[in-house]
Amino acid sequence: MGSRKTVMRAGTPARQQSILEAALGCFTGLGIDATTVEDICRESGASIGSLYHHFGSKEGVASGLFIDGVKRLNADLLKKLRRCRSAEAGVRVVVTQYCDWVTKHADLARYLLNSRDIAFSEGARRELKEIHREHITAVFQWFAPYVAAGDMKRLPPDTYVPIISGPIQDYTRHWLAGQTQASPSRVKHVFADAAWNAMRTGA
Amino acid sequence: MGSRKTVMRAGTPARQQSILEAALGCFTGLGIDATTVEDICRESGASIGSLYHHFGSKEGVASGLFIDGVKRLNADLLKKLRRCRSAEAGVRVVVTQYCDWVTKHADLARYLLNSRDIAFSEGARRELKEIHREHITAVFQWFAPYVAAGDMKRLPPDTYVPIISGPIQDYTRHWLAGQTQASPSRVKHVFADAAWNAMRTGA
DNA sequence: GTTTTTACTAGAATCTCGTTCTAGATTAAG
DNA sequence: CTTAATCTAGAACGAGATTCTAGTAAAAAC
Repeated sequence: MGSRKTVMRAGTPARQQSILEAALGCFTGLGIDATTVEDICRESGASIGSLYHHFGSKEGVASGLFIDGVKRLNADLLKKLRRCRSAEAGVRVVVTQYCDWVTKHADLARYLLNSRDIAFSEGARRELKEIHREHITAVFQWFAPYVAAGDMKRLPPDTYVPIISGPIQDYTRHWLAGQTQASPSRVKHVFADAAWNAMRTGA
Repeated sequence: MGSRKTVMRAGTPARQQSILEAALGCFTGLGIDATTVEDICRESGASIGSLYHHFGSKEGVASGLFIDGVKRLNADLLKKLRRCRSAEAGVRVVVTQYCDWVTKHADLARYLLNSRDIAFSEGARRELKEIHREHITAVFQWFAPYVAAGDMKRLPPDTYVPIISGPIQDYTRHWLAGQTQASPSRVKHVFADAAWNAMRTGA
């Protein structure tokens, strides 16, 4: 695999961004399968050729949007987490921040929770796998000192994220799908309590 | 909305079942979008006309498979749950049974976890919503006596299922996607402990 | 500043499916 | 046996994803 130096032009990131934004709008309004690439072109102002030049396929647009969203979600979460100064605060902020993020970026969150990564290309899947691993690791490393100090349970590294944020994820997914009731912000403290009870040491 | 009496022929359920099984096989191997209805017909032995007669569309096959799977998952879970005789046993069995089910029906589980209902028709979505509501209610009713007796925390009804099974769901989803590591059966007790710690009353 | 290279834009043409349609086979009911 | 329905078949159609050829313009080379 020779190293090719592809130089990006000035206006390119803006164009790519406009395509991703248009895609999210169309996916949200029409559903993923029902939106045509022509829809995305019309909304973004890009031509068919341009879209295929930048993303290779409709699936390329979809996975680009997905990867972009996951990165932002993870980055925002880690930023908040790193400000915390106790195990309990960390656990609680993971839950509440997730809840706030989903509420604020509802359309993107719905897309992330509902679109299936199974349909993505091998390359996109690998990239997602890598992103997920990094995130899991970073979260675990933040908690590690508190685990060592005995403030939190010592568990397999891969189980921290699921235990802490699995419940709020499941709840918000149903909420975004319209299958539920109370806004997440009404119940986020219930989930924060539950997460801390699952993690804390002592009686 | 007249009541039409549609009489089903003898061989029909078998044919429908064969189509659903073929569809799951194709979806698993090729991905949902990449499988053509012709693929499904070839694998199942049905003709195009037959498939469209029974399911109306490719999406009809996909949602039929989804609804079928959710029903089986929920039914199997409730069956196990109703055998339990204590709050702790109930909470733990929800986690471990889910884990076992996913391991046993890996392909179907992967399909259920990755193909979210967003692409389904309005009717299918309504049916799924109803199924979800019934399941949530049934689970909550089983736990209600123990909540009343003070064995478990009193929480908003909609939060029991997410808190108990959210973490194991998240973990198994990543495992089925090949993003993880240890088989669920290795860690299911960790998740069962966590769920019970989140639910139990007292110190 | 001219040339050269290459990212990028454009949209018509192609080709792959999902779906529809018409015709006929098979089975239950009266 | 007749009738009326379910069910099977697969050719024909059309929508839309992708490819292809032809350019345009911005950066690098000199």
